[in-house]
Amino acid sequence: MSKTKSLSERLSRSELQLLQVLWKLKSASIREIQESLPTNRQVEYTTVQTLIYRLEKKGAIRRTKKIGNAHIFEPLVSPKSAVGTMVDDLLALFGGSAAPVMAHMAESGQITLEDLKALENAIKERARKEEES
Amino acid sequence: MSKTKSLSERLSRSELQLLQVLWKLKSASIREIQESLPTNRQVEYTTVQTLIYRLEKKGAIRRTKKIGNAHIFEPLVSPKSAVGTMVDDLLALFGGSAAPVMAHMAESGQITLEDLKALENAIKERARKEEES
DNA sequence: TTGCATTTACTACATTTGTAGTTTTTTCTA
DNA sequence: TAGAAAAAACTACAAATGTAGTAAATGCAA
Repeated sequence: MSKTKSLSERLSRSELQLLQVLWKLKSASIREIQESLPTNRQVEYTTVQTLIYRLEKKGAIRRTKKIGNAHIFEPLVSPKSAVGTMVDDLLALFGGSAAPVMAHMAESGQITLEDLKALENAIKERARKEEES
Repeated sequence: MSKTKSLSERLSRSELQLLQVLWKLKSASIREIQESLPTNRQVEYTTVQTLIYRLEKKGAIRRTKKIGNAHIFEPLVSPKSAVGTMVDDLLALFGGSAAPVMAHMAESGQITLEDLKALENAIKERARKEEES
């Protein structure tokens, strides 16, 4: 089902930030990634380079081709799978119960009623599938 | 409103794990904390000690009294506020949208319909309060 | 085709994190 | 009250992380 490999090694915050940029760009050179960094996260070219290399070594991205003398990189892990890992991680710290996490999101207004409706359907769907299997 | 200080410094994974134990115990010595560690997380006494000291320096816990020759520690940050920080952090990485996070929790079966009901009420309540203010 | 601009490849280094050893102090208890 | 047991205090150190500098290679434009 899932095409994107899940990583053995943990990604650091900075690495995740770069990865996020690459998810947006789909495919990009180090220079492009650097220039797409949010203004509050500007760092030197070689800093981006190091992080990108580390992401590559960790198997989170790979170089696909070369344009001019620049390598082009692409993500190997999807946002979906990354978010999954992180959420599981977060939940593990709190005994695996999602309630407090959701409560916070609700309180701080990051969840809309529409989100909830969608979720409700997802859960019911899952229940139904389990039923019939 | 909120009584627990929010920290300036970030807590590491290990630190959070210890903090979680302390949340459970409410108040404990280093030895007690060490002995309450999950079996898969057993480490030496002095390791726990170092982490506890770091938590203290970061303002996440404090020593409240002494029993025998052992200091007793208590949390200064609540699970609630810690979870909040971590969730905000996580969300920031994904453009602040909670949907993918919740989607994952729904898919992996960590959310129950009861959780959702509670959330729905919380959100409606919040909306109502905003209305009248 | 040569020199310049751009990249890559490699190296460096301070800080944080994970883990634990050693020394000193404090308390009990015989 | 002296010595043992426990804890505190201090020190250590490797690995990971955040950040960037330097040197070597590459490709383009004149």
